[in-house]
Amino acid sequence: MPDAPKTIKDVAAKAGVSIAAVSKVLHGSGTTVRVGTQTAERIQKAAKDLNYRPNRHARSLRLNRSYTVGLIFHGIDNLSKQLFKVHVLDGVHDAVIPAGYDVILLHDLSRGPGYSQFVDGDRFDGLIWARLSSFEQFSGIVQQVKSPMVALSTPSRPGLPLVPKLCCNNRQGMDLLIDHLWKLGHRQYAYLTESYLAEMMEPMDREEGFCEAVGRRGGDFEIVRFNDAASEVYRWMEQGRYPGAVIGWNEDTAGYVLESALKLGIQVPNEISVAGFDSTWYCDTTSPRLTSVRQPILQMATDAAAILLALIEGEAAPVLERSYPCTLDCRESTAEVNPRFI
Amino acid sequence: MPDAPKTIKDVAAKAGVSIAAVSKVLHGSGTTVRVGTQTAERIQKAAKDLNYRPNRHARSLRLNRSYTVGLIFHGIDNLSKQLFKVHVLDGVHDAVIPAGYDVILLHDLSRGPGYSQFVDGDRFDGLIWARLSSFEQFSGIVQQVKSPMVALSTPSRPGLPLVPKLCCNNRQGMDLLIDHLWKLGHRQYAYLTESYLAEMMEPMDREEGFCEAVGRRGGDFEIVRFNDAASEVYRWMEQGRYPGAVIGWNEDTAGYVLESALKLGIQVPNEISVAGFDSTWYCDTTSPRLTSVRQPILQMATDAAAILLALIEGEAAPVLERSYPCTLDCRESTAEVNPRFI
DNA sequence: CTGAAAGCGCTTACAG
DNA sequence: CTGAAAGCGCTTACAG
Repeated sequence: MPDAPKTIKDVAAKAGVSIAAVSKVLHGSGTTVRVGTQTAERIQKAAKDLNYRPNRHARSLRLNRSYTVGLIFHGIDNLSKQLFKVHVLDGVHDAVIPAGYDVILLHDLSRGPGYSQFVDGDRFDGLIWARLSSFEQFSGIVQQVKSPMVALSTPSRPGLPLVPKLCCNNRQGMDLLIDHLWKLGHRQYAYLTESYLAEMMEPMDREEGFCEAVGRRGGDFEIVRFNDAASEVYRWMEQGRYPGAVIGWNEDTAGYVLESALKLGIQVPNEISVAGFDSTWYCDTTSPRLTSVRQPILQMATDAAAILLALIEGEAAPVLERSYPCTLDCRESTAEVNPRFI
Repeated sequence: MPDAPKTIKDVAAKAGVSIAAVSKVLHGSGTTVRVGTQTAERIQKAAKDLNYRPNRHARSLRLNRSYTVGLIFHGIDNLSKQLFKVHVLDGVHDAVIPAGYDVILLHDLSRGPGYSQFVDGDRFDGLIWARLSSFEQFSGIVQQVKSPMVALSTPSRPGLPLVPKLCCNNRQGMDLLIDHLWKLGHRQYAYLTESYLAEMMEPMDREEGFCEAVGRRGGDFEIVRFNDAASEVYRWMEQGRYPGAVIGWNEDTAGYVLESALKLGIQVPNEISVAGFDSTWYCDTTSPRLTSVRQPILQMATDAAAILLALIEGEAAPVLERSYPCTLDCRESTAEVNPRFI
């Protein structure tokens, strides 16, 4: 720990000017303080010589800006097992770091002690809220949060607060998948989901999309809702009441099906077809490789961050809602229906 | 955006006391301001009624604390493909969030414009630096950085700065692996690494550990150094000059070998054995499942964070260096040597 | 073109 | 037991 950090005073002293001039030259935007070219140069040099960097907290206090963006998920424990979230983090980082902002990852404590920590105006200049839960939660948040926010992976719905919303087109994605399976002859489907998702808007859309896509074609389907898919899928598979096509609400859930099938000696895709949603690289590592609907996660995250930045800078929201088409990555876990399921 | 944020003044006014009293009651630690019980209660109540939360920047400026911890890796692009780093992030989060600190992920720009952003005393209360590069870099950083730091995944070496260092025992881990392979009859080994790792201390240890473990037993080995393993491993495999046992410096690199083998029709583990290092869940998703040395990543990260927190709080460093034993996860990618390699 | 001064919201010796 | 005041390092009207 060499010397005390340099302050604006040190620079002013060294350059023989007032601290106002220094401030103006180094960051000034307004037209309030005018400085001559030579003076400016002298100040620049002094700052450089002293290796001066302005105190972050002082600026923040004065300007009421934190240069920090919050990224909020429902859960952030065990991120390593949730590639979707890590991808979002990657995308947000990409967009936000070059602009000089930090990003802080937060847990969505909505069911807990309230939103206080997000609401604090001084902590974040803006918030990216991923996968908003209920209608009520959304409205509650918007009412309380003081800084700009954008909702990621949150579908648009009539009556929702006027916050920018970005979401992949879950219905279209599901339709793509069902179309694929239907052509392979599948008429019986199961959709595996978890109970905590019941009121989240994107998972709801996805589930409804599934029901519609199968229903419209005249197929049979059931919704299987687990409290903890990781530990319960195996037992469900073991009971043997699965249909010929099993779809996980996301790729992780579909992964549990694959693992269980392997343990139980159920052949995928010969006996049953399995598919998921998201299509990160995880789907390339399963055996068999997992067929999955793909959403453009990285793009969505980057866009969300860019929009948030614009809002922070005071621009009007460029878009209020954006829907991203999904594509289908056909891998190895889906095939023609086994005759036994017809 | 309802009303302006409440300040300490509002609370003082409502409670009919001075702001000094409020400050003391809400956060005061020293014995400087004494407050009566009833006054204290009145202040507490006022603060609660107003839903007061102190301004973060003002406190930070005054106390010269940021309540933020920096986590620095060599690269943070594409985190989703680097589970090791995500695990570290998970561990640091676990330890640091409950203590009221934020964590910010940073790119190690050591080869770039200097450490200025880390050096700024006001930005972080402490730094966790993962996988420090060269000896020189380490010393340079320590000289400049003003806040406490701990070095993660950095082995201890004579002459290194007196910063707490946590590292898995790479040599012991490698020995475990080679022992396993040796017993399976393997006498010829390749170690795949990347050139940017050449001066990082942990990768160096790991590589040396490999050389020693094989050398001591009298085996043959070669070091294969890629610029970009992701794109170059396949070609190397294609040339067919691989030995019977191929070890990646980490699990990702070993994963490339597995993928390449699959494409080239090389049977693992019948024709060659493949192994890696780290042993995250990734190793359970490859086919065949990847044998790997395991390091207790989460524990190490949690410990690093706890030590850093202690340093920040002004305690003396509880340990200066800690070495964590590795274990071996034998999965499916290693087997008896193919006679052709004898 | 330039500087003196107020103030962002807090904490902490200091004086009563 | 309590409060007035200084000051953390900045920025920005305001006056010259």
